[in-house]
Amino acid sequence: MKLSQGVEWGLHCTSLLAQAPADRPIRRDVLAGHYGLPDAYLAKHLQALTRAGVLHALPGPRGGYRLARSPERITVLDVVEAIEGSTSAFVCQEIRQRGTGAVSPDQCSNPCAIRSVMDQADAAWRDSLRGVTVADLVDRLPPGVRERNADLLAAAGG
Amino acid sequence: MKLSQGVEWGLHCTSLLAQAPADRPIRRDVLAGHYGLPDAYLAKHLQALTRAGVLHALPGPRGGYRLARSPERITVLDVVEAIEGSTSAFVCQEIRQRGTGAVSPDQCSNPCAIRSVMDQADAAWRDSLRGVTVADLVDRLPPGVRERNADLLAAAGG
DNA sequence: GTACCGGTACTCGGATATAGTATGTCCGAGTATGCGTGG
DNA sequence: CCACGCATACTCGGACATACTATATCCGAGTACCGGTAC
Repeated sequence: MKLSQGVEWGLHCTSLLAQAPADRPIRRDVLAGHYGLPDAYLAKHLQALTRAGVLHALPGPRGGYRLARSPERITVLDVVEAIEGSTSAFVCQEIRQRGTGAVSPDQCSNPCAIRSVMDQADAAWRDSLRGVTVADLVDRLPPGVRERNADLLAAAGG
Repeated sequence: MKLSQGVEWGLHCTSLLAQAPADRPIRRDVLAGHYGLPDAYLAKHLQALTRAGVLHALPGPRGGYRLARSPERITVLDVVEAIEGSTSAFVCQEIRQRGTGAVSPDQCSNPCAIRSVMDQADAAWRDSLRGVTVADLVDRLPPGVRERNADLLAAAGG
């Protein structure tokens, strides 16, 4: 049930990348150092974000990561699903069709009520995350932080 | 991120208990047999439900499990939280206060935007589950199933 | 002076160990029953 | 005949192995840059 910590890492790194000039890739070790994270492991999650089309990775000198599109068009859900996967948290194993109380398959054309309820809750969760963008996250930063981050990124990229 | 399969087991067993006479405890092996589950492991989850006050366990001969209160007063969320725990799926590790980009603690009196968003989504998920009761689940069973279950439970208890 | 070419240093990407949690199983603690016994 | 006490069988509860996934790390593939060289 617990979400991977990579979700938090991914959201922070994505919103940090949104605070850098769009044409300036940020190296992975800069991102890791900014938040005190192990960059070798951070690589795995950034890689997932890249595969999902949220980030764009640029190899070689002057390489690094940048957002694949504008922060207004990246939702929190995009980041979460890139790292955690888009499959529902609840997986129905159809135990109603097993054991002595097994229900005949032709009575199971509709998904069972339990599955429906869990799927509906899952949809509510995803809808909530879909309603917030990375740009919103940046807007909600305490005053002064955005400017300081821009300076730090510029210094690191120097 | 994936929910334990025990959630499905717990919900099915709880709704099945709601279909039995309230004064008739159902043995664990009957529940396990009804759904084809390993009763030794099912014990663990039923135990969690008992500790959470959803079920009531009765030891000794003629013992078993029964609902601790009427099905109308048991929400799906009660069952889920009993098994999965009531802690939020997202745990904020406050990485914004670590690394070279560390934000000063006095600027962190408010929870960070990321945490707020995740907590809000979690609340939406829980609200959705809180809105459905075990009685609702029983009502949504296919026609005939409820009667058949009652018969099976009566035969097993006999 | 300019264009081409090769070496080099730097970046990310995937394959590889380790730890923590979910899964699965077992035996012991506790209780109502049923029988035997005494009044 | 009735009440009491005890042995018994049956139930759940918590301690003990195992499997899988999340965590953490390393080295190799690929790319842009920079200098040297030929024209």
